[in-house]
Amino acid sequence: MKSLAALAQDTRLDAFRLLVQAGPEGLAAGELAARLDISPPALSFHLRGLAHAGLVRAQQDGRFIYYSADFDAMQSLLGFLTENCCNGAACTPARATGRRSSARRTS
Amino acid sequence: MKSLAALAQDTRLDAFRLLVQAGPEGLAAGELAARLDISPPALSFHLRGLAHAGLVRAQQDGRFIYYSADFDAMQSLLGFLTENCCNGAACTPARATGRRSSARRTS
DNA sequence: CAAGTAATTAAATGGTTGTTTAACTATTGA
DNA sequence: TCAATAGTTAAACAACCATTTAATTACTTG
Repeated sequence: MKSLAALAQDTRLDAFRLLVQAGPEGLAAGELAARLDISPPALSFHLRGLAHAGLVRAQQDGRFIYYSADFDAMQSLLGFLTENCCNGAACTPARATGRRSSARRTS
Repeated sequence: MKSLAALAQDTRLDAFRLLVQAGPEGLAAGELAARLDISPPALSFHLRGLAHAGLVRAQQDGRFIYYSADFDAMQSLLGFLTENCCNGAACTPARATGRRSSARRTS
């Protein structure tokens, strides 16, 4: 799951959250950099990561480049986590199997 | 969100998934290492990361140490992602604001 | 076309992460 | 108590990641 790794970094997570808030219109790179208070190259670096993970899309408008969140990708990440890390919808512990051998030490 | 970073690594994600499958009983470290096919020190390293993120708990039983997934922590991670990266429950794009200035170039 | 703006790419660098090998601690059982 | 087993901790090292500065591309407007 590439998208998981992409979001596991403060700057990228913050950037993505701003894009989510911005909706389908997205935000120009410069605007994002300003809001995140990071340099343009640093932002480019992180946006590249997000784009590579399929979490954001870029659309050029004149000399601006608008980035927007890909909600489908996010939803599929959420789906993956729910299924694989939560035993399905409700994040329930799997049924107990009743194993466990010897002298239990309740330290 | 420490747990996000903790899961953003293949070995740790795999380990966590095995623990989720194992349910509340958990798995002994050695068993985990065997299933993941990694060395004990490598596993220790990653379990330490997961534990530090609150995603797993350890319980000693004789000379075995059983690790189990913390489902509450996972659920709260899921909650965070849903709220912050998806505009709430349904992962819907935010309402369009109808901005956008000049000559649209539909390249 | 020249100057200016928006953004990316390139190169260098410091910091973090993951893996390995070796040494260590703790528990069990002969 | 000694040997064996389960696991962690420590130290060394390679690989990767994020930030910076400088250079470059692309678009717009005078």
